[in-house]
Amino acid sequence: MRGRAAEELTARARIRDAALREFAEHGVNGATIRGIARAAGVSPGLVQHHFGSKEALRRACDEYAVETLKRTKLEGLSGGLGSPGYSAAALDAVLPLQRYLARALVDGSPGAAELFDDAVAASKEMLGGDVPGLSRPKTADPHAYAVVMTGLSFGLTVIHEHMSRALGTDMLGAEGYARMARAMLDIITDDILAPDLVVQLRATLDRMLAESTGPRIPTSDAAARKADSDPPA
Amino acid sequence: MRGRAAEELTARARIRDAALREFAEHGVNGATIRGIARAAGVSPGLVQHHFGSKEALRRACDEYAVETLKRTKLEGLSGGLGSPGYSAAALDAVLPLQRYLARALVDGSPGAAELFDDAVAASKEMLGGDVPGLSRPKTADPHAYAVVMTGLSFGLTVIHEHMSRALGTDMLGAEGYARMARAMLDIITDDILAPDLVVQLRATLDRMLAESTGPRIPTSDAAARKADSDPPA
DNA sequence: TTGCACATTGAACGCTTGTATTGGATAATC
DNA sequence: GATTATCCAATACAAGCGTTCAATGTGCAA
Repeated sequence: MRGRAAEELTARARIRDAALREFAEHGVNGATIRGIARAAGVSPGLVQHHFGSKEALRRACDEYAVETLKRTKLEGLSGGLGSPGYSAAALDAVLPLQRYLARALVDGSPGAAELFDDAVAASKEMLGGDVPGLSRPKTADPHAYAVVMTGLSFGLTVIHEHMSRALGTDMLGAEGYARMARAMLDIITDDILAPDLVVQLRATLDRMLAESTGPRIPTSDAAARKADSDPPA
Repeated sequence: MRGRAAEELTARARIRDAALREFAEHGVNGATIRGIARAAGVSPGLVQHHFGSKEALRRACDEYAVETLKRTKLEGLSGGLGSPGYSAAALDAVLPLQRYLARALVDGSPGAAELFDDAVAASKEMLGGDVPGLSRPKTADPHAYAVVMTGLSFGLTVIHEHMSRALGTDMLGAEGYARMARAMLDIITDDILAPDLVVQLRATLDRMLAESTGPRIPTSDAAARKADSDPPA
């Protein structure tokens, strides 16, 4: 049962892998059981036999992707975009799952949403805690800070197709990933915005927030207090 | 023909608007002509009559969205996330289109890809030119810099559903948008990464790039030269 | 060998889809 | 006022979908 060669997997696993690929490429609605069966080299009936229904197959893919990604993230460094913890081997294993996740995030899968929320919580904890090399961000809205931080990372993955096209390299590969991470590092590190423009923008946004929300999400302290009162995990 | 009230549009426009909504919500494959017709309050046959086929309807939505978004972007400030040029009125008009675009980016529409590439070119031009308040970024790979910059913005829009859930506010609304933009501003402005960590990360990424690409995308100068040789528009 | 449980297949069914067609209502034109 | 064009609804139909099911192949215990 263990140590099988990559091409001698059980039919169930082959179907799951094919489904991950087909779901990632065509979306949940676009992928068909017949197409998945063809990609897995089995008959459509066998897919039904092993997973019962298309929705159950999707759930199985979801659970597998979530579990594997969580485990891989734990094994590597828990850092964000520029983490050196991605060994090439782990990257290969995770790659198809990330493609699937990218689609699932848009197609509305529960697993993808869970993964996103977990990442927000992890980001929040990391930003709030004392991580070496990371200073606590100065922000009036730590929650939004963590959400945006996570969203930036996930969002890039979701549009990896366009990123790859514009970059000329597959973003979900070692080279493209490194190139993107370095640019990301440049963006975070450099201060491209002039200080006076920053204060002007911030004033505009604060005014927008004051206008649209009334007392709900005030400009400075209350927002921070509210975010701090949220459960950190 | 002109000055019609919002609810007295021609049937063709009503169908198009409904299609934009349905495509945005269920994806291109998930949306059905019957569903679009129901949403527009017309018969399915009328959709066929006006647009010929589902694919043609999609193309019409694409063109309309691209043209309207381009025009709106031109009217407002050509800036990125924190631009104060988004008046509330323009925002309302653009909102459904952005939802559609978010889906179209993943479903693989030509218009969305065009919009993305245009944004990359615009970002590149802006970063390379002399925009007041914007300093030219210090990066070895200006092209990747512009691509990532654009991808960050587009990616956030694509996962707006998850952003809104995590934020507790609709991201594609005035309040959520402002809250997100402010957090984005905090992220770009603050230097959360310690300088020594930055150089370490950069060294790791440079090594990854040197390993994976060989002489194609070197660490420093050649990449910059290559990117500069690309057409700026 | 026999019996049995499981893996696997391929055909069939019901349903929804996109599309084509027919026909009627309404308004403009002569 | 008849005719024509345009707008619209309803129906019909072929294709593809997820799903079901009976039949066949396969490996293991008795």
